[in-house]
Amino acid sequence: MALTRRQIEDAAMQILRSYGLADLSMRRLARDLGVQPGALYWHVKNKQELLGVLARQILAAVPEPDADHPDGPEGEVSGAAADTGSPIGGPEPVRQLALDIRSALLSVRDGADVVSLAQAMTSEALPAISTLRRLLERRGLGAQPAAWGARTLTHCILGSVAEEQTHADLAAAGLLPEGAERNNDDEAFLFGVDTVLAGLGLAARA
Amino acid sequence: MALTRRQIEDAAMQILRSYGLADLSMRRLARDLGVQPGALYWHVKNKQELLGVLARQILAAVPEPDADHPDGPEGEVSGAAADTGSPIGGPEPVRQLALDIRSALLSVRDGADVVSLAQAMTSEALPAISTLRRLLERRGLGAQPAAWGARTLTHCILGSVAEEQTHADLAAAGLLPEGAERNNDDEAFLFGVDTVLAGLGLAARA
DNA sequence: CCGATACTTGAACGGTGTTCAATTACTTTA
DNA sequence: TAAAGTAATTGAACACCGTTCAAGTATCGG
Repeated sequence: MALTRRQIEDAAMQILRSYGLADLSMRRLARDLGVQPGALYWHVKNKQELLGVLARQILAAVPEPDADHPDGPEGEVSGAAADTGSPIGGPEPVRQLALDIRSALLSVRDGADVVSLAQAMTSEALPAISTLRRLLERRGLGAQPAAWGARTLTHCILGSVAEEQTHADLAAAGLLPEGAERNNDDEAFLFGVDTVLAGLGLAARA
Repeated sequence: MALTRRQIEDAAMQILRSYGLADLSMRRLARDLGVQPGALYWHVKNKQELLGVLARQILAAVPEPDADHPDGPEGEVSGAAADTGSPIGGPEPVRQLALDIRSALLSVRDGADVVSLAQAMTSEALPAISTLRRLLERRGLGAQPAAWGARTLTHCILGSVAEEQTHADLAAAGLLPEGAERNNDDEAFLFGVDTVLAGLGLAARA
């Protein structure tokens, strides 16, 4: 029965989940599907495109932030600092989104690398990243600071999680010199995110 | 006349500078040196090690920050915010170091990717990165915030420059959909760095 | 001159992404 | 039902990749 694009994507995602990015080759993928490598190229343009789809799928697990401030045109201009906790909603929507993105990335082996790769090649922001930008605007930042802030946040998130996952891979492969420690990844991540948020004027410093 | 480890490193660096990371293969390197690929492995353990050396060489161009506060044990505890400009030295040493690191990375094609790769594999921080950490401590941060702050800053720097260079590569390869724009990379970078610095309590917000 | 050490070759091993003529499988039309 | 047409797959190849290693060639101390 005919091979489906869907099957290819699913099999690819499963290799990723179980064995990581290094094991996700077109040949391995074909073997798992019981098919010759060339067959994949009828359904998929090339490996890059496939990785792009996987990246989107990984980020699709990120929940949409619920519309907080109903959506008045501008809450307040940037400038001023303080405003320690948000007056009504959860702790701080941007912080929550960052945490959700991290969870989504962590739920797939090498998720951060896949998303980084995909983002590098597409030149346009992935959904969850532009959501980050929209949310920053809704919190009162101007268009330019929101865009740059979202990129800064993205770099911190991807960098942090990539580091975490790479070291996890190394540890799993038996390498790593003895005292691996590395238990406070969550704290380190939150520190980074909160630092950027504080810098943007959206407090929440612990 | 016998091949030298030095020659290998130099030739590798030149391929990197002129053609980028994608063209830096052991075979290409051997060809440029007029030698068989296997010969390289007498002087170099493997490609990863070589990339590590290149990363260190790239970052070696970063100037040491001049010892600012003479080095009293602790200037002031973290906590408090303000202190807009530094009282005596340049604009803000950490900011300057970040700029210097960026310059070093930008001076070599795909410099950011090379350093990221190297850092991912070594598990211990590269020189310039730990300098960042030391500098943060000297500016009054405690050990833990300094370490985490340095990592956050590193992620922002590497992410930002990698993005910049990747898009430059794409543009050079003729891809990229038309209106490339992308002139304000410097501003975007500074925005990110200044945001993190502000979040860390070391102001300098423009 | 000899032997040991330093270095290089040539060939192979086992991979990688991608292309493409030829072939099979399935559908739609006559 | 048979022929025509399209959709999908194969098998083989192309041009690479990093790495290893027995065998060969230099080079140098004694």
